[in-house]
Amino acid sequence: MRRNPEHHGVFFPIGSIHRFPLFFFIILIIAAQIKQSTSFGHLLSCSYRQPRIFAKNNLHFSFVNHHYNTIRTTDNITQPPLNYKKTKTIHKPNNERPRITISPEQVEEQLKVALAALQQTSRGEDEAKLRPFPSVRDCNAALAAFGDAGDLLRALRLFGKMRKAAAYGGTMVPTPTLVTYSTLMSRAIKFSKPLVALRLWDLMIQKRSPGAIPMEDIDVRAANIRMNCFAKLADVPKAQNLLQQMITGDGPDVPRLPPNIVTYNTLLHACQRAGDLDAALAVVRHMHHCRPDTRTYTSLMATVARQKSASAGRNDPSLAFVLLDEMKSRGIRPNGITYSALIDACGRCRRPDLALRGLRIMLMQKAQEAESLSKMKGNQNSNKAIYTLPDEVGAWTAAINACGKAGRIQTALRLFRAMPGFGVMPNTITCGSLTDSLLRAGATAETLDVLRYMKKNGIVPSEVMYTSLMTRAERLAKMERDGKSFSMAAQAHVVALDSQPFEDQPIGDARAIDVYTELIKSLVEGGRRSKDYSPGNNTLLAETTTARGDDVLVKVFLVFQEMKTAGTMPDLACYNALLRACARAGDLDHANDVLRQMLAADLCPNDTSWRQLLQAAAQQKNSERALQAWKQGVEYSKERKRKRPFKDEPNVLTWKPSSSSLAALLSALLAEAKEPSISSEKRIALYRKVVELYDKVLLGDEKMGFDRLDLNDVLENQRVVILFIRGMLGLSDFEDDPVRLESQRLAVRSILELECLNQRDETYRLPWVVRETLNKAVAFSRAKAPVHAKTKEC
DNA sequence: ATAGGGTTAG
Repeated sequence: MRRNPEHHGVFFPIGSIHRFPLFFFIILIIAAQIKQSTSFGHLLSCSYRQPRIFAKNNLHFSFVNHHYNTIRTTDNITQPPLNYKKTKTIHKPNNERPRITISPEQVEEQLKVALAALQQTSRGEDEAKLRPFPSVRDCNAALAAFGDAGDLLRALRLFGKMRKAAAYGGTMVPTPTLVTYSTLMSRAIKFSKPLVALRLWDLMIQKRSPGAIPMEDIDVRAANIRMNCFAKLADVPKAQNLLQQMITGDGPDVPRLPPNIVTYNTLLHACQRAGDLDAALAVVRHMHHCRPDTRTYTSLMATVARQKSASAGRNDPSLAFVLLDEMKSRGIRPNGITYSALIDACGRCRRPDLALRGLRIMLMQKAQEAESLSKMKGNQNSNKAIYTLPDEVGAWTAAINACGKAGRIQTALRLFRAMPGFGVMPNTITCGSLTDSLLRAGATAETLDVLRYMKKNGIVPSEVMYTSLMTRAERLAKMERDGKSFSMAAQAHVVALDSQPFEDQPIGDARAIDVYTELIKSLVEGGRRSKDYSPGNNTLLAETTTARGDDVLVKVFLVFQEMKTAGTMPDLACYNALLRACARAGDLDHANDVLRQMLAADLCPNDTSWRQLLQAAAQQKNSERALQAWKQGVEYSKERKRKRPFKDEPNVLTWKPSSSSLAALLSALLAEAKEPSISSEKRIALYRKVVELYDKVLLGDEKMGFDRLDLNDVLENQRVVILFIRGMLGLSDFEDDPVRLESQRLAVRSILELECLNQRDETYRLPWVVRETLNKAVAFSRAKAPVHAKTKEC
């Protein structure tokens, strides 16, 4: 696709993209960036504990390497072949008559009719009514088609009919085959429903179920699909167990199936999802007969530095660079995704300098390959297209993200503007990552630029971006309230450029993006010129201006509304962002409304969702509704349990409240208790409730769902513990009974001994309020006489 | 042309 040269005026001010000097110029820029960084030398001097994890395998693979097709460049560096495209077995156009294609819908209809007819005849009706069934192949193709379209339910319904038909038996019936199950399971995984895939597996091997597959018929591909389920679930033990079963053949799930490179790569993917580098390295050590490929190394690199704590090398991306060198030396060619994983590992370690180093290495590889390619082609210089690696955009995106999230937004922007000059166009993720970084840094003018770029290039914002916009919108408003205002001059400039009429633009996504533009603009200007929209331009905005102009919540809802209008399905994170906005505003009614919408959309609220409800109540200082929300959360899961059998329930079937959620509940109670307007009876009742909850938490009270709390987690949560202490201290002020007072004293004393209150950390000082509470608590716990006098003394 | 694996934004 050709790009409009006009764009360069806004986004690529450096110049025309096809000129070679630009290429050079960018390299210089990036080189300068890297040189600037003081910590650059660190990597070279640093060697990882296991610098050559493949050492054992190298001996073996030297034979393989011998046959590996390589190109020698002038630099005497071994290069992999440039024609990287998978050599696929090409089916020669056979002489047989072409099969008549039948659409998935037709298959569906034909199967329905044939099944109905079969059911009728089996009840003793006329056999002449029988209709022909579609072939298994056609059914499988239809399943694949529905699955690819994301309509899993439709595919599953079709599959159900196949099973029903199979129950009647007969040769003309499309009985599910291994391919049927494989097709369905792969589609379920593709749409992140690994649990559905696993249930299909159970159905597949269930004896006496119609269309079951005998265990010995299961092949490596099917086993790999099962492995992929565990990968998506980040379940390393189960994945390892499956591998073991495949090797030994004595397990309950699969027959003996020699694992292949796909099996190992999928297992490595499981390790990546779990962030378990040690497990990943162990897998590689046990890959005997399989030569690792690009994907092997890519997964490994993506596992580096995923966990924040634990053993050595965890916060250090150097292993990823070691792996890169190693794969190159073995003639395995890194691609854009490999570099993306490498660069992202640097980003995770907060090392934008190393991320840029990774990008530069990629550019060097690119230049080398381009050169050898042009030499191969000889003097055919007509090819104007810029040479790129496959999937290069991911590497740029990761680099932009690494810089942006580290606060180096100027560098991030420079990379963004430079990429087209390297023949790589930004995508939704590139733009979404960048705008999130920009908004985080308060750079609204630049954000608008990116939004305009997206509009011009037809890049549709994803649900991730909407969530980011909603989340950041609040932060921007907060910054505005705090007086950390943005450069209004810059704003005026951009806004002037952008004020084109809507009328002559196509309706659809392009129009939607204008609203976001206006939205951000209105956020920045919010409060100052609150009712300055011209109603003719946009009815949606005009309607909402009847609300208070500086109402952040309205704006967040507006983004949400716009997202739905644009046809993007909000996901759990979107709803949670919305709930968060409600919580901040203390708008419990809207929060409940959002919750209803979530449930209507068949999304399962998670801990964050429930916590937002609690926090909304806390913000309102409304203990009643906080307790009500808690109970609602605890009881919700019960309804969920017996729902449709083929819906993939999210990871949590029941709400497992986190300690932070408990903190939200407690702070709602204590917030109301502190209200001066309430009666002292009410106050006592509230403090008593907190103390009562403490006991119930310790006992794991089932009615409150406290049995699902992780007690260790609760007692390690400083905030929770402090809140409990506050409740006890509050109650002690009203307590006259010496026996009960003494037991409270005991409780406070035992809490004070908890580790989370006794950390001797020089770098972290407790907030003043916390220290004050602690001082009071210490005084109370030591006091023998009535507390009132003592505390007032202090 | 009916089935398998890698990366990046909230």
